[in-house]
Amino acid sequence: MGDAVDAVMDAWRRERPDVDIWPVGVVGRIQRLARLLEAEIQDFFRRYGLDNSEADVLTTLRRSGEPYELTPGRLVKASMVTSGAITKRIDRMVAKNLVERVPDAVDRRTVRIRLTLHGRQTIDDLFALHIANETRLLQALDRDQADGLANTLRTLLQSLGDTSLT
Amino acid sequence: MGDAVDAVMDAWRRERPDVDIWPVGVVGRIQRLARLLEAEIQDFFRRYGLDNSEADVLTTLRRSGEPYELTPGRLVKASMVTSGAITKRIDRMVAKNLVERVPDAVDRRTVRIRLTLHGRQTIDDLFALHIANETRLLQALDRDQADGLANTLRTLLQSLGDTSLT
DNA sequence: TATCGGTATCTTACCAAGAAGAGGAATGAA
DNA sequence: TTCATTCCTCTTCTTGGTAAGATACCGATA
Repeated sequence: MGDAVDAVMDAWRRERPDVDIWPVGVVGRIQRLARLLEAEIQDFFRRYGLDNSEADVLTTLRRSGEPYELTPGRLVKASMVTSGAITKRIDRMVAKNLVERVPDAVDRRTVRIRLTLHGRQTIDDLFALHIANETRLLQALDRDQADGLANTLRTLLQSLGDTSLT
Repeated sequence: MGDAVDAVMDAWRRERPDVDIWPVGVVGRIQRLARLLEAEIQDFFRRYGLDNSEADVLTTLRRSGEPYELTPGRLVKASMVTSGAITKRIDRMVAKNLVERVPDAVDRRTVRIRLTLHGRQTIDDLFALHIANETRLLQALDRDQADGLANTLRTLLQSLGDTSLT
């Protein structure tokens, strides 16, 4: 009848009836869903020789528009990982010819990370399929439910300070 | 006005107007929220000398009820990490005197992971505070919104096969 | 204009944690 | 007894975090 989180909540109500554990129903489900969705999306990209971290960088660069290049600092802000992790991601992706490092003529502290033609083609070929896959993962929701869910989640994100990528 | 995911979606509508990217509004927000919430919860437990992985094991054992012991296999199912990760978690927690390994007289392949008195007291002392912290993280939602959110997320989880922990 | 301290940006080195998969002991069924 | 299965552990690999380092820029001051 219920999901895994219902089982967790039932156990807590038995063991700690003194605590109202309603937040678990939200926080626990968000965390479990994030893991399940990430695993599914990982499976999808792996079929095409990519992993989530690479897809993350490719999509961020692609949606930034021409000329498909951003500094590592911008990638850090978009990715929710640290600068050291981004440096290593870029190293791996350069080795796979997905991106290239281009010196910045104006500010020599920075580098521009640019999609290669191969990287551009890879993400452009995959993007519609990726969205179709996410659509499949959400097929249990009708459009109204999905909209309501997105709105409630936006409220939560904003309250936690997740206002912008810049 | 919007959150970070709105910015992502705007960019995609500009760059790939041929693709209806509505699922991003749900999947992207679940993933960002999971990271933000995990970081907040990590901060909370770190103040008391624990990390998320330890708190995960402590809460799983505690809510299982007397005598507060489970096999590593059960912990694997509850935790969404691999068996090797659980072995290492237990090693660390034994070193911190939070749990102990108790041989199983019936089936000598298995071990019972049991809360020590210190582990039991640690999680019992922290649990109400932990729930209060989660309540704070969700304070942007009123109770109806939270209930609706939990229900929609349950629908999603069940559709993805997350039916039980056993 | 030259210089100096502070700041910004990326990279590097080291460490912690989990994934993947092999290994080994114990169980149970034929 | 034998052999497949179950269960935990161990080893190796990958990834990310942390913190320090290197280089470049900038602004104030003389």
